[in-house]
Amino acid sequence: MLLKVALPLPLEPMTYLPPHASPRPAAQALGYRVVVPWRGELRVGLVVGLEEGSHKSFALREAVAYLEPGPWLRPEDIGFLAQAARDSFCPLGTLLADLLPFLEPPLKHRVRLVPQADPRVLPKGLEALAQGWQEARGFDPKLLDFLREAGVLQEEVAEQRSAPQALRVLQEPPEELGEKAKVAWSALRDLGQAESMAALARAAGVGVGVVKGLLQKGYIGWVEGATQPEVPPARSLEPLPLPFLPLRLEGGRLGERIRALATLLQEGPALVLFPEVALLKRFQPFFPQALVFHGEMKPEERRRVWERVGAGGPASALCTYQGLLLPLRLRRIVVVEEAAEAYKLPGGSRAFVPRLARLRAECLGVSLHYWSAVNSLEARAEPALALPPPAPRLHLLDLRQERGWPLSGAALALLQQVQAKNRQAIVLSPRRGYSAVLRCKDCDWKAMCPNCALPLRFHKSGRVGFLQCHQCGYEQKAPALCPSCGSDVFDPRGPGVEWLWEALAQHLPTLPRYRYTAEAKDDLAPLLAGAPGVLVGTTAILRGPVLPELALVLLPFADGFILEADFRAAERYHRLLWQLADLHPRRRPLLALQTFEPGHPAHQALQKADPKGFLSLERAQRQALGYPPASRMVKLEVAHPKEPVARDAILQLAELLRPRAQPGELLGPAPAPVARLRGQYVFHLLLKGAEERIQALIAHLPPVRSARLRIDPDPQRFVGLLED
DNA sequence: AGCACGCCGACT
DNA sequence: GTCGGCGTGCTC
Repeated sequence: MLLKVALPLPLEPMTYLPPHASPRPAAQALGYRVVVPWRGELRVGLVVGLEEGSHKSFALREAVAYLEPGPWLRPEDIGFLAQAARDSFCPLGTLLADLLPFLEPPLKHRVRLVPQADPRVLPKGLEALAQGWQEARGFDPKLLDFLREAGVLQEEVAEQRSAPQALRVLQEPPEELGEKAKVAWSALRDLGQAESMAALARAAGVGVGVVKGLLQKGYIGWVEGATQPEVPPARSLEPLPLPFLPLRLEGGRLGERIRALATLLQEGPALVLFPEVALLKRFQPFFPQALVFHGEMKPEERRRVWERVGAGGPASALCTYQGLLLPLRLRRIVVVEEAAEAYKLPGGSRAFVPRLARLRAECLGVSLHYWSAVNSLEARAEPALALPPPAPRLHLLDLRQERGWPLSGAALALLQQVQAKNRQAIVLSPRRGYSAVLRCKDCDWKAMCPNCALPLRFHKSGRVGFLQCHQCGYEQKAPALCPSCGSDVFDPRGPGVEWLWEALAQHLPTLPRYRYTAEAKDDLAPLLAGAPGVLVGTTAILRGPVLPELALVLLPFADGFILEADFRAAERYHRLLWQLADLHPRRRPLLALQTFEPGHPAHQALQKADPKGFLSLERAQRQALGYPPASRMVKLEVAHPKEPVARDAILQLAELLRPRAQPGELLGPAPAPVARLRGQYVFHLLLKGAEERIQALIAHLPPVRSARLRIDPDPQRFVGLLED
C-alpha cells in the first residue's frame, strides 16, 4: 500500500511508502497528517489517497511518521478538497496551502543511529548519533537525509506544542530603577499578567523598550500556561421567528439577521462562514455555545478546536475560510455576506470562498444558505426571505449644481449641524485610484511608480511631502519642482483622505477630526465615549467600531466608487450604500452623497428603500452581456519582467485558444488594468461562457512557455489594488 | 513554491 | 580566466 501525500506546495500529491515504524496499517491512513522527507528536509503533508501495489519508474521515499494518532480529515473532506482544486484549476497542494495555513506546525524532531548499526557508517559531524537520542536541529539536514535513505536513522517527530506564555512580575525592582520602568512594573503587578511585551507597554503607557529592559534585568519574565483565550461575554438574544428556513435571507438590520441565524441554528448544527474576523466577532457573543475558528486565534487554540471537532459530537461553528475543512457533522452551511471581497483567497489558488462553500455543501449533501444585507446576484437564484431593509435617509448633493470642492457648501452645512448637536460624522473617501496624485499644472507631468504602472500617492507628514506607491510600497520625497518642465506649480489633489482632512481643518477648524484607514488608525476612544467629531477614512471604516452618536455619513465623491473598469462596480457601490445605511445598530444616520449622477439606479434603490429594482436591472444587464452569474468567468493572467515576453506569451495563448472558443467566449488579450505590478508586466485574457465550455477550454489549455501563467477561477475585481 | 543546474556579461 | 545573472526543470 502506498500513500498519496499532498504537501502545502503548488504540486499534485506525491507518492510515499508508509512509515515502517508505525503500527498503523497504511490502509487506514487516509486523512492523517504525515511527516515526509522532502528535498532533504522534513515537511508535513496530508494523506489524500492510497494506492495499491508498487511503483514503477523511480525509487520511492518512505514517510517518517504520522503526526497524530487519529485522522485530521474524513474521506468526504478530502473528496471536497480534490474537487475544489479541480474547480479552481490549481494543484491540490495549492488549495491545501490556502485553506490550511496552519497545516505544518513547528516540529520537535529527535534522531539517533539505529542501535544495531555500526557507528562507523556515520559521516563526520554526526558521530554523536551513536550516543543516543539527539535534537535533530544542529545536524546538517542533508547528512541526516543520507542516513535516512540508507535506513540507519531512527526518528521521533511530534508537533512542537508551545504552552501559552504570559509576562508576570518576578521580583521587586530596586529603588534606582527608572520612573517609566517602575510604572511598567507596577502596571504588570496590577494586571497580574500580560500577553506580550507590546500589550504591557500599551497598558502601562510606556515604550516597548522599557518592557524589554525590565525583562532583561529579570524583574519580569515569561511564565507558562497562564493565558486563557479571550472569549467575549455572552449576550442573550431572542431568535427571530421565521415562516420557513430560507436558503437566502436578505434585508433587515444586522441584529435581525443575527436573530434569524439563531433560529436557523436551532434546527441543527451549521458551519457559518464569515468574510472577516471583525464581522464574526459581532456575531460571536450571541452564540456562546458555537465553536469559533479563525486566523486570529493562537495555534494552540486552533489545535484544541480541531481536536474537539475530530472527537465527534455535532456542533455549530463560526469560521472564516480556515474552518471550511473542519471535519464537522453538519446539517447546513451558511455564508454570511457572500458578496464580500474579503472572501477572495489571497494565496495561489485565488479561490472565492462562497463558491468553495457551495461545493462543500454539495459534497457533504447539506443545504447552503446565504445570509446578507443585500445578496449577491450569484445568490439570487435561491428563493428568499426578505426582511424589510432599514429605510435609509438619503440626501443627494448634485455636483452639477453645488458649489465648493471637495466639500460643497451644503456638505459643510450638514457637518456644522453635526457639530452643533454634539453628534458624530463619517467622511468616506473612495481613495482607490483617485486619491491625491502629484500633478504638474503646467505640463501635466504625473509622479509615477517606477515598478508599477500606477501614479504615486502624495502624502504629507508635517511640512514634508512624500510620494508612495500603494501597491508595492515604493517611497520617495516629493520633488519641489516638476522634473519634466521645472515648474513649481504642483497640484497635489484628489478626494483622498489627506485632502479631505485638510479641507475639514480649513473649513471646520473646531470640529475634532480622526483618521481611519487600513494603514493609519487614530485612537477613537473619545468618539467611542460619545464625544463629537468626524471620522475621515476609507471603507476600512466599515470594519471598524460602531460610532455611538453617528448622525451623518458623507461621501464627497460618491462617483469614485462607480468609476471603475469593472462590471461589478455598480453592484458593489449599491451594496456599500446599504452597508452605510446599517452602520449603526439602531440609528439611521443621514447618508449624504456628492455625485454627478443623482439618478443612478443605486440611488433610486435607496430612495425607495428596496434593493430589488436595482438588482433586477443589474441582473438583466449581466444576462444581456453574458456576464456572471449568467456565465462562468475565468481569468488567465500572464506575467513576466520583460514586457515583450509577456506580450508575446499572451498573444500566442490567445491565438491558440481562439479557434477553440466560440464567439464571445474569449475576451482580450489586454494589459491588466495595472499593467506593471511589482516589476512584472501583466496581461490577461478572460474566458466566459457556460461552465462546461470553460472547463473544456481550460482542460486543453496550450502550455505557456517563457512566462508565468496563473488562472483566476473566479475573478471578482479587475483593478487589483491592495488599498481600501 | 523553492532550489539546483546551466549558459552568457563585468570583474577581484 | 572566474562570479553571477535568472531561464528551465524537478521535487515522490
